[in-house]
Amino acid sequence: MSTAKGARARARIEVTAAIKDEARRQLAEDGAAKLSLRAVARELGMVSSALYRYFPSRDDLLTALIIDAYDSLGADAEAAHAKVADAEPIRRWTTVCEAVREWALGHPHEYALIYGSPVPGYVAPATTVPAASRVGLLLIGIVRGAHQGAGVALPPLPAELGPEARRLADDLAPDLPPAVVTALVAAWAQLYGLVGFELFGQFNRVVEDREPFFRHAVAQLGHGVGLVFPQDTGTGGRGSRAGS
Amino acid sequence: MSTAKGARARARIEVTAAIKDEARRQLAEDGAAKLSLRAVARELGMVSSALYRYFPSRDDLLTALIIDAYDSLGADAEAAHAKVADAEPIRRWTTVCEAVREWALGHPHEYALIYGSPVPGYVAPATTVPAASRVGLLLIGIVRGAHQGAGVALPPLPAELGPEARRLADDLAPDLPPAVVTALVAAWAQLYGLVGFELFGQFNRVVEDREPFFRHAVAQLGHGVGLVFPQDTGTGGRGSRAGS
DNA sequence: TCCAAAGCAAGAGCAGTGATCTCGTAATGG
DNA sequence: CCATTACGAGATCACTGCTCTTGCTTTGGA
Repeated sequence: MSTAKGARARARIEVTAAIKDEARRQLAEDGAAKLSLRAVARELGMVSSALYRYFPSRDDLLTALIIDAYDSLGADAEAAHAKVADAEPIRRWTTVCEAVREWALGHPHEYALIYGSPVPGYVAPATTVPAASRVGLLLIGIVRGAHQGAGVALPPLPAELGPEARRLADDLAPDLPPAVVTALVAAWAQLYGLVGFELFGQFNRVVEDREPFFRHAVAQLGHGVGLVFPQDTGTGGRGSRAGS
Repeated sequence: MSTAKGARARARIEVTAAIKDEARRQLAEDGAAKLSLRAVARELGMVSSALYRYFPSRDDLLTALIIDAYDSLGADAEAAHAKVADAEPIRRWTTVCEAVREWALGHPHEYALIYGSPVPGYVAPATTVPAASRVGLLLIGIVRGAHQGAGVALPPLPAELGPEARRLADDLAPDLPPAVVTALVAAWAQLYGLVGFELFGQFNRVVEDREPFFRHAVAQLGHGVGLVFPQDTGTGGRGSRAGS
């Protein structure tokens, strides 16, 4: 009674949290497709219709879980990055990439929820954008730090890509060269290609020892955005591509 | 009389095809999650239970659609490649990549079926492997052709990746250097990262002019596996060896 | 030619789903 | 103190995948 907001309001957020917890539990067990409002309600000792007082539809419950998943991934990535915040940019880059992979391996169904096939007819509301951006912002920050002083030259962009590259740079990191921002966006997508292929079974019976494979692949990705290993800096370029 | 197999067998394959066609139609409209056996049967003027004579379960119908999708994608990619079979390897590489993207944009739900989140509890039977491998084999062939004569040097692999790289090379292309095969597998996954991000909406409000962006990204991917432009047109050579 | 065996569609039925509506009860706050 | 509001229960609707039984039709061997 003495609580300012009243028992009702408190019960509401408690029940809301309980619903999300149970839904997340079922999600981790059977995946999003088998998430059942009735099963959640049953497990919580309520009747299915009562759930609609908290989430207007199954899709709204999914949206809540999506935001939580993005935030969980973002928090993990940020925490991993914080531990190596003073290291070389390439080290920070690979650390964040590996954190993404580890979170994905630990939360496969939640990963599928946010980076897998979208539910047909479902469009992610704008509410998800901030949470969804956290990893991307982290990567941008790393690359920005690396290019702060000595910029590493990237191959020139084809002319047809010029306008789009400038638009990307304007939107995401006006202080970085368009070629770098373009490479960064591509690397961002490619990172999730690597993670997704491993998680969704495309690497089964193909790649066995996945950790070093992933580590090397994301290091190459880092090179593609201009990050270099400290010992690699000999010639000022990255160690060689098409080799001569 | 003339029909050796009898009317019954013929009717069976006809009905089977009709079911798959209608299922594919519904797939393209509402996505895999909303594919309903009853709706397919209704549309075909039969009763739902009759469908089980042709596909023992909904998942088996999905499996059939998955194999068809892999084959459709593979056929498109192979056809696109055949048109430039005599061109430079890098040109063939980007052509195949663009064919993959175009097929995906044209068949978003089928793409989601084969490269999106797997259906929980559903494991793709080994039957899908040959169809699923077609694009990969195409890419391997292109890289093999490019390395036939003059091998292009890639950066050395880290020691920890050595065994896995050798295993990959043994399994996929024993005639290619392990570093190349490793880069190829990574590029393969990364290609689908690019396509998936565009298709699943991750590029919305980020990348606007996606075709040149994609073209450039897969060209870079090609460089990563050792393919080079004969001589760069227009804006002058890629600055790779320049690097300064 | 005949007839048992097999293939097949229909229909009823089961257990489950998301969603909606009504109705009595309990907390809330002016 | 009492009208308003929030809430949970229950019934109900239109669906879903799937199973089983019941007849009809085609098939292929004797």
